[in-house]
Amino acid sequence: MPFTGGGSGSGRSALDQRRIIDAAVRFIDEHGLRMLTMQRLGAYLGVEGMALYRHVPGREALLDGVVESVVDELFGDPDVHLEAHAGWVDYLQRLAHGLRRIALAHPEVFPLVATRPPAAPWVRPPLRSLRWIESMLEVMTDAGFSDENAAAVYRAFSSFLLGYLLLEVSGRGVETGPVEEPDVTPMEDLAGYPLLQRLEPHLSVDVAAQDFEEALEALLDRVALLLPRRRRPPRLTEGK
Amino acid sequence: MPFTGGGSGSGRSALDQRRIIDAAVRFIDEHGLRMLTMQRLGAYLGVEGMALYRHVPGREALLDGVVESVVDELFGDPDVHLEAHAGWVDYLQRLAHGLRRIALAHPEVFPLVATRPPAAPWVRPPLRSLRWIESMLEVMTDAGFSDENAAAVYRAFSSFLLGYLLLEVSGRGVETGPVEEPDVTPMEDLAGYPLLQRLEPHLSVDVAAQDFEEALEALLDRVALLLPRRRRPPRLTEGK
DNA sequence: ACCTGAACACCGTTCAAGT
DNA sequence: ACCTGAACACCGTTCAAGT
Repeated sequence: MPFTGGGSGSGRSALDQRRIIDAAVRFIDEHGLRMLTMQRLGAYLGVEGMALYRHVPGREALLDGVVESVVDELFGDPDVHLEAHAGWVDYLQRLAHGLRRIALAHPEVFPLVATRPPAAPWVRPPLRSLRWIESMLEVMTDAGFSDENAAAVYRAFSSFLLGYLLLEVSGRGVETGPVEEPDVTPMEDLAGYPLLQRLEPHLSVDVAAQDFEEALEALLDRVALLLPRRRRPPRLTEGK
Repeated sequence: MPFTGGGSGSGRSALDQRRIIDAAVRFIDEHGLRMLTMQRLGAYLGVEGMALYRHVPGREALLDGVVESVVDELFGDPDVHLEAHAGWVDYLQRLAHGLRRIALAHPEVFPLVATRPPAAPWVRPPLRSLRWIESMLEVMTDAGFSDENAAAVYRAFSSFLLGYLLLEVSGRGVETGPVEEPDVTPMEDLAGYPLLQRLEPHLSVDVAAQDFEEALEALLDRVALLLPRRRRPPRLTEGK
């Protein structure tokens, strides 16, 4: 029975929605999304699997809860602390770095964030916490961005984070387990791509952190141009 | 039996890998990824489902084939025609527009492109056709970019396309079918987000095409700065 | 050579029954 | 009130059997 052992120190006490979602996040972190099954998650919690349906509408809703929960970690991150920001540039930088930390902390969960169907059908759903979006729109409009530009910034910023972090996170977790992830048989042959071979060291090198800083700064510069008739805000000293 | 009727004019003749992958792409376009099942795909091809295993290693490998096939549509697109490009800027613009057309033509397939596990473990796998990556690296190095910068451009460009197109494509296909997509019960309430409500018209407005042009141009400007000691290439006239 | 029937181990989900 | 056993309809996959 390889999927037991839910909480480190937590009591073996009653199930509820919070505990189930938290367990699902830890389960995915440990075993990967493809291993998450209602019955296995039940076993992980010391319970029989169908018991979960008493607290959660079903598997799809559970996954939505997982995404929401992980994205909402932002609001508990002391290095983010969005309420006490020093201007919109600082706010967006904290947000970006906080979300990057989350993506790196939950690399198996993050692709789920990108691909779940939308919660509110009319809001393009990238980094899906409505709380997160609301907070960002508030800061941007308070900073003087028009409603239209605030929405445009939201789209640009979240598509940047989505693409960048998805790219960075994929290809991690190579050593997830002993023989798990059963090595899908590829249908194509990898030979015959000389430049891929020659540039291999540059493609696999891990310059992700620096790439991220540079791309983020370029985006913020671009956003600043939307602000009506003000000098570009002074460049901040490097965030942590 | 709602999942029959494979090819418009194609003969009902022998199965092979190509025909199966093409059918899978069309099936996903029509019914969505979540409906794709070996047995339903079999029925779609007028065959019994287990028959597919004679030509395809399994479901996972089939999905890899679907991704590869869709991304490789680029090489058949006459508006792309990457072999006859006029410099790297033109090449990247054609590539970007071609990939956007593909994403919009196969909105149900595109998220798969973003989330399949890597083919070659050392190449960060965004827009996964190795043929595509090889071609791009060749153009960039021929244009004078160092190996290191060519790899950096590949990462920046593909993460841009990944994030942007994933965002644009999600939230399409609302009317996929009559009562399909059984309206997952959300666990949270949508009320209490005043700015989301106020900016709703700006968030749902479809300015995607123009956004895309602007973000692409900004990225290309940024890439041009990597090219050693040359003036920025002249701005091209608006691509189609 | 290629497809099918039957079978296996496993899914998500429901619900009457236990405690 | 909360969990379990049994059941249902459906998965992916294998393989001996049909044609």
